[in-house]
Amino acid sequence: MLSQIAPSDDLVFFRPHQFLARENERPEALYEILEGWACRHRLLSDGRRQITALYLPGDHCDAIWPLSDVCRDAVVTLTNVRAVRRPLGDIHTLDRPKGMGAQLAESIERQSGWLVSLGRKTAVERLAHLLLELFERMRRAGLAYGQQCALPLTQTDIADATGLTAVHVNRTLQSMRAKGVLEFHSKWLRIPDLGALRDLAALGPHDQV
Amino acid sequence: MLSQIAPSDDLVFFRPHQFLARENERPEALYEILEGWACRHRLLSDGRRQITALYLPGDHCDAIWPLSDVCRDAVVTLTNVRAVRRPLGDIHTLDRPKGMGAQLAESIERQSGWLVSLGRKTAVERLAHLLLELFERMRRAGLAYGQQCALPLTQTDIADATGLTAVHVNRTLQSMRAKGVLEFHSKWLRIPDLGALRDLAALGPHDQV
DNA sequence: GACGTTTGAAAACATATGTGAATCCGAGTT
DNA sequence: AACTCGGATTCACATATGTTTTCAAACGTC
Repeated sequence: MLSQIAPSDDLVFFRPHQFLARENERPEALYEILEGWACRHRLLSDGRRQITALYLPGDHCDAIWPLSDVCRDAVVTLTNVRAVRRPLGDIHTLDRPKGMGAQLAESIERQSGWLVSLGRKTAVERLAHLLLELFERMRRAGLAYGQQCALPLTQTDIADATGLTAVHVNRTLQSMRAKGVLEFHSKWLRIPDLGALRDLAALGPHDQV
Repeated sequence: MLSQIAPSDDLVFFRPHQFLARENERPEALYEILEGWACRHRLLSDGRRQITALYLPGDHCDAIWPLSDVCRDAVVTLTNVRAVRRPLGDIHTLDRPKGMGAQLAESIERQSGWLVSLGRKTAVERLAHLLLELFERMRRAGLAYGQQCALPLTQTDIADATGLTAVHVNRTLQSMRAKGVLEFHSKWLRIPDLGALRDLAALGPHDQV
């Protein structure tokens, strides 16, 4: 799973809310997350915030960089993070880490899915979609246990990812809990019935999460 | 501007609402639009529709394909379209059309901008953002005349791109017209004051449109 | 173990945007 | 000129979601 380590690579640690990249600066390194979560986001001048991607263990922050000269979005850790740091010069000139092309494609497709979610889905559908996606990604990373996984996001983070307010995320999660389609407390998610949640997410039969 | 034409390339024509690619099928060709507009979109089972990208003259539909085996989104023409068709086999094995890497990067960044728009912006901000973006792209393609350009979208198309309803798009455009920040009728857009519209769009100083 | 800070929960209220239906208008077509 | 037909417009009304505030529980830190 982990890409090969080159001599110039470094094992690095971050605390929550540290920047891996700042808006409108040239990215100088690519990080492969080993442990912890991070996100890509943009801020509007009045403080409104939209998370544009979430990074879980195994993900590259940001796979898109090798294509671009300047970061449009900032990348920030959400938890403690342990990662491999690869200077970007190498990325441009040398081989890319294995599997990064696939990860780039996945990340782009996921972004389309988020566009549909933010543009056309209700609060319940957005939350079902996001939580399902995160659970599936954790499962593929080998970090799910049965129907449960860690989910170290605050309700504010979830709101900023789904385009809702924290208050409404709280309301909606409550009602979903009441209906028994999910359990979520102290950063731990349990999905009793994957199929039921999938229906709530308004996903097509072919939609990858 | 136009990429080089190879022997296997074809000049092709489409009428409005024809498919360049269908959901969940393998794309077999890449199209470079010479004239006309197209879009990428997804449909939910109940008919809700979200446009995930717009293609103007000079754009490749879809620059993302070479990365991916299956189309997640359908690509549909919005007007009459004249395009160059390039079989995708060539794309994978041969050189990519010049400038496509840059176009891919641009397209990905634009998608982040749309996420912010759909997730966090008001109707006025979304419309200002979209119209500004389209005007700028038309200008860069050499298709703007002074402060005007063609904009062959219906209000329903605009609604499906901005995540609003057609009725609300209409309402909001009216109010913007009344304020004098734009003129838009019979598929023709005029922006008297770029700066004013940019302010309305809630774009940061560095945001590319 | 006490403190301050962050997060989750709740309630009352405000509003931007959606819904459904009718009408109007302009461009083609016969 | 009379007919269509898709799109634009308008209206009255509904509601999902946002706003503001308050409080309590959980958490990290010294």
